[in-house]
Amino acid sequence: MQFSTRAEYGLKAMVNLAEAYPESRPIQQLAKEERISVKYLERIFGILRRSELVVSHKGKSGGYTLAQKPNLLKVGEIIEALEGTIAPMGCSSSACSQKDSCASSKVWGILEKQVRKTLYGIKLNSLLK
Amino acid sequence: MQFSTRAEYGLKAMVNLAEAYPESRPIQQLAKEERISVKYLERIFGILRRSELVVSHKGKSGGYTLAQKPNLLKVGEIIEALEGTIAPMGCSSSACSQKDSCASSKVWGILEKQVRKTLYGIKLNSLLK
DNA sequence: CTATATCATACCGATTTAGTATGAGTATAG
DNA sequence: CTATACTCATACTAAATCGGTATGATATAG
Repeated sequence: MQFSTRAEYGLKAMVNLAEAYPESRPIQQLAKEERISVKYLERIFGILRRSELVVSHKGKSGGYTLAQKPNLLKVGEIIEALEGTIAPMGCSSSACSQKDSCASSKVWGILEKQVRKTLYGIKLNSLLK
Repeated sequence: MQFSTRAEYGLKAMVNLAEAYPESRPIQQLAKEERISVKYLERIFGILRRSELVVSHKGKSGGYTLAQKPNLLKVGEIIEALEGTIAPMGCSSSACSQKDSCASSKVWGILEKQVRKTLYGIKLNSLLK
């Protein structure tokens, strides 16, 4: 079970933005400070923006700002937006025809619930230095 | 965050073996009952055997048996063997140079601990029908 | 107007997934 | 003893995903 670096980079950058809150920061700066490819981080922030976790400001002296206060933003929201889902197996959340008869789907169900509980229990401000 | 079907198939087959315990069952039968490709399941059982979760019996009327009683076998062992690791990010368990300064690694650490606790808390016999 | 930003899209090489193909080795039923 | 039923190793494949790059359009502060 592995999250991709998308989640790692995105979370790092979000923590960085939380430190700047309510100021905004451009991708350039975030990428430099967190040692991430600028272009890749641009795409990651496309996802975060469309998920309304972040607000963009175009043009000179533009950049990104957290859409909410750091103490309201849950890490689970960020991870879920970046990874697409938190479910450890496709069958655990979506409609699986054998759901009832399948013993292992019980495991994925329990696990997803736990992971979700854990990640939604962590607020962004608790990660500040 | 997704486990592969390797984990799903392996777990299903292990539950099936738990039902047969202490009898053994050939791959053919397991694959048919769980609707999994025979050849693919063969390879999955190679992993399980090398991890000593399962014992093989060669030749005619051979097959696989659980290496331990179903109430001693933890789901976490099975998943970890099949997935290679339970860590949600490479940096959470292995040596990461920025481990202390990295805010997000804190999240992966907490999460891995939770997932491990959850999966090792489930015994195979609790999944029997 | 111009420099600095976001933002969309398409491309790339590498790796992983899920599965197949081939065939060797092994033990047992009959 | 032999045919058969099984394990088991290795190599291959198509498709998807990953991490990243390239190109260029669009918006805006100053």
